[in-house]
Amino acid sequence: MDIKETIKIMLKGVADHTEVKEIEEKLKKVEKEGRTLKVKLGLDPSAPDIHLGHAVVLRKIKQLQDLGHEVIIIIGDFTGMIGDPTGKSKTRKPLTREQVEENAKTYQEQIFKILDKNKTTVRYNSEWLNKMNFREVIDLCSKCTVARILERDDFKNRFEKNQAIAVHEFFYPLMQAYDSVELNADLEIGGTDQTFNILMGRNIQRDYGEDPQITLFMPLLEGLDGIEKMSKSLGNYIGVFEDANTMYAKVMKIPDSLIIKYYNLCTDIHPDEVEKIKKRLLDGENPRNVKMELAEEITRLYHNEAEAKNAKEHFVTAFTEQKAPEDMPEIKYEDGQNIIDVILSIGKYQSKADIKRLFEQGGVKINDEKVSDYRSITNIENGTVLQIGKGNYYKIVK
RNA sequence: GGGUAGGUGGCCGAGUGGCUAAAGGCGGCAGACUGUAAAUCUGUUCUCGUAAGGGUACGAUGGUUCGAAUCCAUCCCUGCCCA
Repeated sequence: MDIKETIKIMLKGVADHTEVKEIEEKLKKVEKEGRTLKVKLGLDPSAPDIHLGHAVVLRKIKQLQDLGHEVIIIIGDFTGMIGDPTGKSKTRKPLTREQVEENAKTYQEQIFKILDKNKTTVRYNSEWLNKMNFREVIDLCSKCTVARILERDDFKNRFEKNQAIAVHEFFYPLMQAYDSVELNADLEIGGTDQTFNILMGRNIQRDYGEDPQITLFMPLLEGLDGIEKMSKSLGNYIGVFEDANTMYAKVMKIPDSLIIKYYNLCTDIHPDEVEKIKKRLLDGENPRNVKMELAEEITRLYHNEAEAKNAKEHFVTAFTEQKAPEDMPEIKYEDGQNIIDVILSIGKYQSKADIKRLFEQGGVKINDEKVSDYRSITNIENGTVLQIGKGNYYKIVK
């Protein structure tokens, strides 16, 4: 494959990267050696639900894979037990062995929703990190100064704010860097939040006599709130495993200002097409329409054409027209059962008090009628439509 | 090791014996308005209970007291200064 073309595809949508000249050299070198790039992606198995934020990097990996390069996924099972301090204002709780293993397993299943399983190698970094003896650890530590580690934003902030940093947290970047040494990686990819860790890989590789990896940094994707990075713990995420209706509705919740960014990072729409869409927005088209197309496109990527169409219809009915859609989740009801218990069984609501509040505040409709006194509900007929909050419809089944 | 300041609900932060399930803010949820969103306004925000009321909860464990987030003791954890 032509090097220029490779670089063009490689750099599409990235936030930052190694100088093009160095990338060129790396590609030439690899070609000369008669092989392809060894692409490394490290994943921290602390959040076993892959969402569109993770998918940004995975999509880029997929593109490289399609160009024929070798992809190695590192499951950070060892590092996961320490907890990446990235973006954290506090020392993270380490995961237990069991949690890490469980998460790692789920992770793998999810990754292959995007990546090509046959062209991907999966490794666990405990493979080598577990075996290191203290001498080797000391050796690794000697390659990096405290000042360098403290350069890192999160450490610096915490240090300046007089917040605790435990020594073991310093090891995280070093361990991630050592992964690159172990693999002799040619390219590491990650979000911009991984800048420090990934660049550390270059330094450490050099110290261990390897040719430093080139780097690609993908922009971070803001979540539904439009401000914070998409993350499971903040609850502002769109999971790739969510059902089509939920996915569609969630995309519709993103702020208008993120529409183009989502087109760029979450879809495979050609940049020229994205430009056209941008123009439509500038020309004053209702962002809702554009967002609906976006929602359909994203839903299609993770489900299929038909499901995406259905999701759209579902959305129009449930939200725009405020009517009960055709396909509602069913909930079982037995005569005499308390409605609160029934709703609690959906699992979406916190507690009974929480549900009672919803009733009291007029958030619950039964057959399109607001019911504020849940005690008045004595008998529920088969097929009754229950609406809780905006757009959440359920069908009562006996 | 010595000194000193701290540890409060998802987060920040007030509270120094009863009026405290704990001010205020953020965030979340619901309602109005909308375009689905934002902005704005209103309500709400530990849990069990129809309610009355109960159960948990202010780092941990004991204690003082009719009564403790608040006082005492011991311990754990964190910041800062000194060594």
